[in-house]
Formats: sequence, C-alpha cells, structure tokens
Amino acid sequence: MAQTAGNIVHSFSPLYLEVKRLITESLIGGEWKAAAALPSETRLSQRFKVSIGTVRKAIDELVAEHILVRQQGRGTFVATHDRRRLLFNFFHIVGTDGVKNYPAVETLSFRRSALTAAEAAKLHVSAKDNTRALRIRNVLSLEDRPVVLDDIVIGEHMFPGLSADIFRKRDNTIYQLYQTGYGINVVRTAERLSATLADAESAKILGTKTGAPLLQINRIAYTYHSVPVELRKSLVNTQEHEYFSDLDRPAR
Amino acid sequence: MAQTAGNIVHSFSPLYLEVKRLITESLIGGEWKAAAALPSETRLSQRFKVSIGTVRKAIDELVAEHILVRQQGRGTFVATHDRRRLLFNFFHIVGTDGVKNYPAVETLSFRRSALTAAEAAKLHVSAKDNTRALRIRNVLSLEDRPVVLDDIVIGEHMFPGLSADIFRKRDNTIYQLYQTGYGINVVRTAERLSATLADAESAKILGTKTGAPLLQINRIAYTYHSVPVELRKSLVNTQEHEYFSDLDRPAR
DNA sequence: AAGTGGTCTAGACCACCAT
DNA sequence: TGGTGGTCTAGACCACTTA
Repeated sequence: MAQTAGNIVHSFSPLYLEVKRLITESLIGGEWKAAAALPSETRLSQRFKVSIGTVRKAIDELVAEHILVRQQGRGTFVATHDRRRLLFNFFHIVGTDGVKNYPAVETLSFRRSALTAAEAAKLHVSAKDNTRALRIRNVLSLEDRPVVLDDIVIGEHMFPGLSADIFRKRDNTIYQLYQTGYGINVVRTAERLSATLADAESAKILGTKTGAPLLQINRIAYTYHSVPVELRKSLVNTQEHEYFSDLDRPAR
Repeated sequence: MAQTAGNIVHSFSPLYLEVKRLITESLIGGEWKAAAALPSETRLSQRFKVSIGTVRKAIDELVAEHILVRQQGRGTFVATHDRRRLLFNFFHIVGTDGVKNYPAVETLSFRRSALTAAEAAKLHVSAKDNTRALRIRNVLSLEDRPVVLDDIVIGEHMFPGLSADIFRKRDNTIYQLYQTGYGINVVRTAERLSATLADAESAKILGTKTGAPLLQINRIAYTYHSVPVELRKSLVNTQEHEYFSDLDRPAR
C-alpha cells in the first residue's frame, strides 16, 4: 500500500477499493463493533499510508451501502440495526395512506429442524455439513392488528446458542440481535414478490379469510461479500397496507 | 459562482450542489438531448468557474441517479431510456427462475377522457385546468405469454399531439418516447405493491382464471424536481414470474 | 479550543477511446 | 496522438460537535 502518484503498482484495482476492502475486513474481523466510532479519517490515512481523499472515497462507498454512518463533527460509525434503520432500509410495509410505522413483533414459534436441500443451497450450506435450521415464526402487527406473517430460516451454525428465550428477550430489532449477539451484520437484502391466496392457517393468523389475496415476499438477507445469512418468507395482508419500493434515495 | 476557497459566499448550499443544479437546469432546458455528450469536465469547470473536482462531485450524483452516464475515454452522456436501462431500472419482473427478459408490448387501447380528482392530485394537475387524460392499456408478454396488464394515465398537456399511432409506432421503450418525443425524462419511480384477485376481464387478458391472485403495482413516474409524469397500474400474473426488489446495487 | 467530517482547489499521472 | 474520464495527492479552509 506504499503507493504514491506516479508509483502505482496497480496489480488490478484502484487504491481506494483496496482501502475499502481493508476497512471491510476490519469490520468483518470485529475490530469495530456496532455503533463504534472508526478512527478519524486522518488516522486511517496514516494507517493505510494513503491520502485522506482516498480514505474518504473508500468510506463514501461504505456510507452509500449503509454500512457506515458519518456524522459531521463527531466521527464515522458502524451503522446499527436500530428501529430507525429497519424502517428506512429493511421494512417495506406502509399504510395505504403512506404512513410508516414500526411493527410490533410477536414470536409464535421457535423450532429446530433439518435444512431442506433448497434452503441449504440458498444459504450456501453444504448438504454434507448436516447443518440444522432454526425456524422462527413471527407475526408483525401495526396499530394492534396483524399484518405480516414471517417465517424465518437461519443456519444454526451461524448463531450458536441462539434460543427462543434469547430471541424473544432481545430489546431491539432481529438484525440488531444478529449484529450484536453473533457478529453478523446484514448489509443487503434481495426480495422476490408474488401474489398468493391465504390458506386456513395464515388467514386465521392475519385475521382474514381463506382464499383472500396475500402478498408473498421471499427475502434473502446477506452479510459482507454477499454471504447469505437468512431466508425469510413474509405473507402480507394488503387490505390496509402496501409494500413500497422507492428504489433508494427517497427525497430528491 | 466566482468563489474560491476562503471566499465562499455560502448563502446555504455547497458549490457542487449549485453546479449540479445548473447542469440539471440545462438538462431540463434541453441544452443536451438524450444520448448527447456533455462538454468535458474541463470545459464545464471553466464554464462554471469551479475546479474540476467540484464538477466531478456534481456529476457523481447525477450518475448515481442514472441521469448521466460516464464512459471513460469517451465522455459523459445523457442517459437514454433504451431497452437495457428499462430492464435494469424500470422493469422489475423476472421469471421464477430469475431470468430477466425484455417484454413484448401490445397496446390494447388508447383513449382520451377526463382525469379523475384523485388522478389530477397525484399528477399535480390543478382541477380547474380541465386537463384531460390519455389512457393507454398495454399487455406485456414474456416468451409469448401475457404476464402484465398495464394501465397508463398521463396528462394530455405534457404530451401534445401524442396519438395512438405515434404510440404504437415507436421503436423503443415508452419512456424513450416520452424523452425524445416530448422532452420529458423519467428519472425516478415510486411503487406501491399489493395483492388482489383477478376480475373476469383481467383474467381473460392474462390467461388465468377469475379470482386468481394477481400482484398489483401502482407506480408514479417522476421527472426532474420530483414532478409526476405518469400513473401506471400493473396487474401481474405471478404464476411463473416475480417482482424483484434488490434495492439498487445488484452486485456487491 | 480541539477534533471530526465536509468542501474546494490545483496539479500530476493513469486508463481508455477515437483517429 | 490527443482528448476524455478515473485516481491520487496535498493543503487550505468551513461546519459542526464536544468539552
């Protein structure tokens, strides 16, 4: 990394991406935990032996990806999965009137069982690892009415010791628990949506009728390097709520 | 704009945002048409009497918003609404297997009628303007099978002279027609999704049964300064296709 | 007052494209 | 070869937060 202008080794990639990679690796390694301040840009530029502008460009990208948060005058921090971030980045349900609210989560069940072959493939778990699945079913309510039925599947190996008790007693978001309890930072999700009909069970839970139309969301949540962490199937009663997709940058 | 470091007037906003604003106004004014090259960054920096870095920062944002496209060694261009961009930025339907294809569009009807009060409000049209609506119904097919039923509503005043003939005979995307034919550049959309049931008419068009679950997408398309341009209601048969929402940056 | 991020400048050089 | 965008540096100064 001891490169100056006119002396770029350039095996392949620009310096700032290399710096970004190093910062990312430190994040993965746990050098800076959730909500912690990174060293100042000046210090980072000394550490990596690059100019401050190069550090800024690396951090720019991590901020754009919502992995880091800058606060002028205070510092640069590891983004946390608090309620605010959930609402802005990971929870895409709003009232038909456009109002966004934080959902109340009730855990209906917490079970362990085998991963199916399809699940193992999506979670990049080798079938011969015999990894088991944690299966968590939650109901999300808005204004005291059930709106979303979530079925979460995570690999047991990534969350050693996670129990129903720990899960229920967390005092923040689920991804916050992943982040602070297991060092797993969800940085991106991919979702596929379709329309389906409520079966008897989901209809009952969501307070609607069998055969009512439901929005189905299949989500894969990823941590750094696009490593899959969680599968989640959501069934949404869209009678009074909708899924919004404003493709980033809400206010321009 | 004759500001140098240490002599910033700073009524309120940073220089690069002012430059961005000026570039945007030139885009709105039609100084650079679709696919046209902007002046080089050097020339722009001379024109605005700022450093090249400041111009770059302004353009950075416009590129992030997909309004401009940079090509190293060639120049910076006004992004066009070609099929490629449609597929990556505005068409969110993929096969259940994840395959993305460009849809074939068939126009079922092209009508003129009054705007409803709700539509006028969403299009920021004053009720007393008596603006009429163009209502266009399209079926989008993938692999020769109908998948999406689109109902488009646009204000007649923004598209003077647009006829069914012109609409049908365009040889590119619909937003391309807006852009090159009427100088209206769609730069952003907001979508709200819900699940619904097919009525007899939509079921027939989409080749499914009455009462089948359909994904409904209500879109508002905006041009610069968040001015609404188009309302679009899409009904999607999600038997073999899905809506994807990968929140920007697909590959990280 | 000291420290942090944010803006702006100026200049050198690299990577890529068209001719 | 000349022009374009892309990277990197160095330094000055502004805006904001904390103490």
